[in-house]
Amino acid sequence: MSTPLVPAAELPRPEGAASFSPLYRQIKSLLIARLQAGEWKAGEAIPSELELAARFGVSQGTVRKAIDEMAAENLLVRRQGKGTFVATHAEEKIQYRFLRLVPDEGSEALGRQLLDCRRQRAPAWIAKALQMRAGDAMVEVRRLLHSKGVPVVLDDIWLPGQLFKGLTAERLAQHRGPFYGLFEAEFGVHMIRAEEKIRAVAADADSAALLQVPVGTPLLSVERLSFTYGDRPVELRRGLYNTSTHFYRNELN
Amino acid sequence: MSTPLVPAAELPRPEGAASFSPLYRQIKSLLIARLQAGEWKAGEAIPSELELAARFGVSQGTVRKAIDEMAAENLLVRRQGKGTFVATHAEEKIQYRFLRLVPDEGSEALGRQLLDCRRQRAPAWIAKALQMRAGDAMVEVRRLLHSKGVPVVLDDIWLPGQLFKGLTAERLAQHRGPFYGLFEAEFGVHMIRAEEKIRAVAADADSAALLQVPVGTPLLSVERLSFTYGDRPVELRRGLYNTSTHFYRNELN
DNA sequence: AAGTGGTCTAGACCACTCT
DNA sequence: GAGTGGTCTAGACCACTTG
Repeated sequence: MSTPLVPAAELPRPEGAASFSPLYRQIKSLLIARLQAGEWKAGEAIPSELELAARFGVSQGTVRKAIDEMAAENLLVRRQGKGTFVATHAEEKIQYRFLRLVPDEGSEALGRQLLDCRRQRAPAWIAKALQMRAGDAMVEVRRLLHSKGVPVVLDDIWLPGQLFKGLTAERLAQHRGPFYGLFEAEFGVHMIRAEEKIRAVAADADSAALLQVPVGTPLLSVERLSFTYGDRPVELRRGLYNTSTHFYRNELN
Repeated sequence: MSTPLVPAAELPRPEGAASFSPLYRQIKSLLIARLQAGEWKAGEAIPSELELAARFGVSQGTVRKAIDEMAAENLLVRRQGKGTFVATHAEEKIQYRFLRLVPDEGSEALGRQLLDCRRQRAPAWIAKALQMRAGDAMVEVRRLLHSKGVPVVLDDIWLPGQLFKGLTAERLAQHRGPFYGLFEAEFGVHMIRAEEKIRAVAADADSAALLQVPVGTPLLSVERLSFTYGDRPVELRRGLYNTSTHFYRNELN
């Protein structure tokens, strides 16, 4: 181990320096680094608390606290009696973890229709959001989500070409379940957090046609930037939601 | 104490009954009940962990875990060296805790303009949301929020008349800071959680005039139901946001 | 210096899952 | 029964705030 673990109390504290991390946070960082390195894949179990405690030379309680935080951040999932597992978007049976769209009535699953998938050069504004250089390779995906046959969401998705090398329309079309499950399994990219900017906009000719609404219809514009470990942005997405039969649900705390 | 605390292990477990709470959750419930009873007011300190532990006859660690959860839910705020305090909307200097509206540029404070405040009888749909009976007393408030002199948000707010007895236009107009601060201080009503339903809608004549936009302009409709302790709904609010210079920011985890 | 929350330990025992 | 996470305890010491 290149960076030996030390209790916060024994850490050097230069005058005016930023405060140092307690032990459990150091362990959390080590665990995140291992997740990032792909040591354990999505859905797999990580070692038990006792084993990790022994490995790191700390008490079980300290490991517990590290894992507690990671579970609270949805990086890990604890299952009593079974173990602790790497969180995944693939098995969320209820719904897509990041999709806040709810039907006014009922709860039917959404149908998907892939419209387009091609590799492009990133324009400046996308490159900036994804922390790439303008002109870098980028994958662009366009798709529709249907509810009872009626189009409800038009998504444009932009991904760094670098990370998603073998991504093709066929691959996307074959796949069942959320894209994020595919991204984890095929490309080792875990979406762990996202920021959304939401606005009301008027449907333009293009989106109106695809969503089968009159031009000018108010639509919810949801611009999502998704992050993987280490706060690295790895997906930009703009969804246009027809909110005549669905709404965006949010919880405030 | 009418309900003696017992470790989960010693609790009776009738066949097929719901699982019982661990000790720290029982303590959490007791603390919430005391908050609800107004034993400590918003912004005040609650007793120290050691004192609570002694009072409840448990270890400090158990009290800590109860408080940890409550802090995570924004019911309490811990301050090292000082104590643990009842969370409040009054002193949030940065911004209104439940308002997710962010300007595209800059970060100016929002100006407020009270349009109306009157007591009414609750129509059925509001009564239902607030778990009252149709026709029960209700306070209706209408106001605008401005950014740099331009109206950005039109809010309609409905409150149970029962809980907000002395609420008048004058009282609201005098008050500085978020309404929720006033509600805490004057009426002992703490908003601790809220659910929002968000849609894109077209401005009607009324709202278009007040927001100074053309009729038909896409607006963000934000319907918020706020809850106090014990998941009791105590406020319904519908905001219409002009998102031409601002957006609704959300974080997904 | 005293009092508060924050970290860390060690150990006991419980609840759940799988074999 | 063995192994996992979950609860609870008791005690030591640290970090921060206030008098």
